[in-house]
Amino acid sequence: MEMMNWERRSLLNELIHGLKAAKQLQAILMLNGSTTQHNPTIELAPDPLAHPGKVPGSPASITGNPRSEEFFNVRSKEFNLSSKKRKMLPKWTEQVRISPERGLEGPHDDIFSWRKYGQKDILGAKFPRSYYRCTFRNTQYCWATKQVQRSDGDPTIFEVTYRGTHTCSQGIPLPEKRETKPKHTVAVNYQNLRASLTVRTGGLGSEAFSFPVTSPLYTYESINGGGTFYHHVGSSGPSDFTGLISTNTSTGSSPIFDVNFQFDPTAEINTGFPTFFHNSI
DNA sequence: CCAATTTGACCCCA
DNA sequence: TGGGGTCAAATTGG
Repeated sequence: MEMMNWERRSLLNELIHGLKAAKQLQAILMLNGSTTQHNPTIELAPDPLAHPGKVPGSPASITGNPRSEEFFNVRSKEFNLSSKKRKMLPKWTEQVRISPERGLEGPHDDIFSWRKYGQKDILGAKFPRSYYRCTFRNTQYCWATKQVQRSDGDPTIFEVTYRGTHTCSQGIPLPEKRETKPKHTVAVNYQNLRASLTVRTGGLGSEAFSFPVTSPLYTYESINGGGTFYHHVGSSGPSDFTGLISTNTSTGSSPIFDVNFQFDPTAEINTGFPTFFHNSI
């Protein structure tokens, strides 16, 4: 019940992230090709599709961005993102309440697989903090990490802080090749609650849909079960993006959403949200 | 045998 | 300088 609200709110938050990322991506794509210099706050993560199980040092990805190479110095210790860059990675926290049914240490199941790489006692905290990284860091150069801290006040609550978004496929089937043949395909995996978003941007000529502006932040409305429209309204001015969200049933109960975005490419882009993209064939 | 976890060392930066 | 984040060798688990 309240769980529902929480999930919905988390989902909405995630959508906001996704929408921003998609918007940013759109802007990048529009600058595509004759790129002079994109916004320095934008950090593109390596495209795992461009290097499937490949070794670093391979030629620039199909994004054509030669700077991508700097992410592939895997042999040496340079394979870290510099701390500066790491700091720019998106970071967010969610509270996860332990589920009585699953029992003790099981509240941290994302749909993503993580590998624990450290545990630290934190001053003033009753419980140690544990550190996880994406299982596919070395195979797909996915830099997503999370840390889990059990709350002092309420031991049934775990504070999960995520850093970076997944650029790996995590076994989630990437967008299929042909259907509506979008100009560009965006794959964005978000690790909020149990949701993973597969984002597909349509071509520039895709049909637009619009909504009445009511909520100061965002509104949503369900549409005949086929999906839910989400509409984000900027604090100033008209809507800067809208999206159609539908649950993807192809993977059974797996919570995957198809999101079709429609956004105003002229809107400001400053999320610094790393993602990856590739041109569809 | 391989992959995940544990755990002390190491390292960076406020 | 030390607190917090990460590394990596040793260990555990499947």
